[in-house]
Amino acid sequence: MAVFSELGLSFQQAMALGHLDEDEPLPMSALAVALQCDNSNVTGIVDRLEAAGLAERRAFEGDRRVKAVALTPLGESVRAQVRRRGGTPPPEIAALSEEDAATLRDVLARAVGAEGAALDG
Amino acid sequence: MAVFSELGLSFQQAMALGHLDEDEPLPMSALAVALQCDNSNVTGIVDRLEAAGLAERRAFEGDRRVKAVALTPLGESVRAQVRRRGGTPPPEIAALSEEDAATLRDVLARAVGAEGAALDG
DNA sequence: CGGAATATTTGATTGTGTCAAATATCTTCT
DNA sequence: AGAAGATATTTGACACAATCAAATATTCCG
Repeated sequence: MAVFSELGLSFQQAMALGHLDEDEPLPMSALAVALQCDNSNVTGIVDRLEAAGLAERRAFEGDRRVKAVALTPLGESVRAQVRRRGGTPPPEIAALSEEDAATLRDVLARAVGAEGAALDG
Repeated sequence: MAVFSELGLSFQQAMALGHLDEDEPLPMSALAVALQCDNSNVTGIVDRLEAAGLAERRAFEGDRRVKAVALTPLGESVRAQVRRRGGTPPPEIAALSEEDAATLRDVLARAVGAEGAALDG
């Protein structure tokens, strides 16, 4: 999480970034579902991403009520950094033997499935 | 975490409660260390616990600069509830087989040691 | 005594959470 | 078509917690 703030991002902003893309605008409400938070919350998060020049609101074809969010080129590059640097697990976990790590992945995969792939998508 | 809010507590308030006691007042700064947050932050957290009648500031013998926090009887009883109900793991974890659960405990114990005992203290 | 260190509080600012209400647009029904 | 209801987003008010700098009170050292 300290990794994110080095990039000037809050945790939620980094999570949002992880769900966004330059070419596939995502509706605000879809982002709210992804982030598991209130719609009115996404408004603020996207406001800040937009103010930072990382994302932009676009019109959504077919329904003028919805606004879709897409990354700017700058946003894409920051997202790449987040993925690169944010992929480092905390030291306690990183210190596990490869065998323990495999076991942990295994058990957690059984518990929560493939949902941990949010930032890898 | 929803468990806490049923009891009218925020996450940090519940954590603080877990480190406090009726008979052993804990200095504010010690609580800050335990919660891994800034001293000035503890002020607010304890303010709210105090406003809720769960804790109280006491003088600290031997150093009039420090204020120590102790639970009220009400605070003790709420802490007991937190421990009882907060002990329930999220459903994904609870659904693991006893074997998987044991493996998970094992690997995590190797990773983070006995630090998870904060609420059990 | 005087000055440095320490414990706590205060104040300003930020980000996020909740909830209710406002607005704009879509859909459906008659 | 027109009215009624559903849906998407925003706004506003409020609460909580995080950071940081500055203020205050007390202790400790020389």
